[in-house]
Amino acid sequence: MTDFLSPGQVVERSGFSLDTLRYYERIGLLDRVERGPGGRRRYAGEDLEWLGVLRCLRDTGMPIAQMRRYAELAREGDGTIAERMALLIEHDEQVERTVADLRGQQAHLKQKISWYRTQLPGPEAASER
Amino acid sequence: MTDFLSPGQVVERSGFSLDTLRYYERIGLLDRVERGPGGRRRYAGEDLEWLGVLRCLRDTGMPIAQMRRYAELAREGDGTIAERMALLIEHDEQVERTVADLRGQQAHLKQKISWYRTQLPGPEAASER
DNA sequence: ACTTGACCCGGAGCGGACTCCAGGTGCTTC
DNA sequence: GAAGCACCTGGAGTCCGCTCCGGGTCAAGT
Repeated sequence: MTDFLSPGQVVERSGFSLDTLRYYERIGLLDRVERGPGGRRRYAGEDLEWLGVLRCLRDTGMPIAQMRRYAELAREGDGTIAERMALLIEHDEQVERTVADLRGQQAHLKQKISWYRTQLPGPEAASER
Repeated sequence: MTDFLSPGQVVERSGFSLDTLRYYERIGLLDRVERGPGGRRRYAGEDLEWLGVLRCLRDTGMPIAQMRRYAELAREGDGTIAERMALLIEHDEQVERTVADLRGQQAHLKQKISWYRTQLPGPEAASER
């Protein structure tokens, strides 16, 4: 029956803080959330789903400005599907690059670590820092 | 003969901006760089190597505070090798987690993209946004 | 009747990592 | 000797993404 979620429940399920939820709403990342009597927000299931999308985008490093763009397109309806898809594809490529970079630098890191490892057991001296 | 690099050269080779180089020096990420006559900085080969390490750490998302800790340990000499190694290992694990998370969210992203793809060609209607 | 607790609002504040600025110095190059 | 250029300094400013604050409201519990 109670198809709505209280702010507290949304905090729990979305993992966003109350402040962040209000912030996202203010800046238009989230549609204006419905209010119950007393002015309290009541989030619909859709809202929660949308928050899942935001979490995905955010956690993959999409800047807020771009998320807003995406939200705006989504609000505009079915006519923007191609554009939204393009946006996500580009972002996916960005994520790909990020991961590749990370892996590259991580290789250096591991090298450094194994160099340290050679310095530890034996009592020999060394030069590098 | 000129074993030293000018600030401009270091910018070029390290990829850090002049301002960032000075900033890193100020906050102790970089040892006080030697000066030539006229007070200009002259970077040694070691400095450049160290900048390479910083780039690696930075690009893998290590916060500056931790880099400073690492720099401090490095300055303290060979006695801190184990600790430095531990720090890097922990960071490496952090990177691993980051990549895993990224991959996880990227999977959702790709799912979303392929959902959009189904919406494009056919003229059928749909419900999700 | 009163206290709690969950929420509301607008606006200020924060932490991180730079980046920019104004004014100054000193070597070349016309 | 004037102009350019690369560099110097300390300190202020910027951008991002929240996070906190003070004061207020409402409903439920004791």
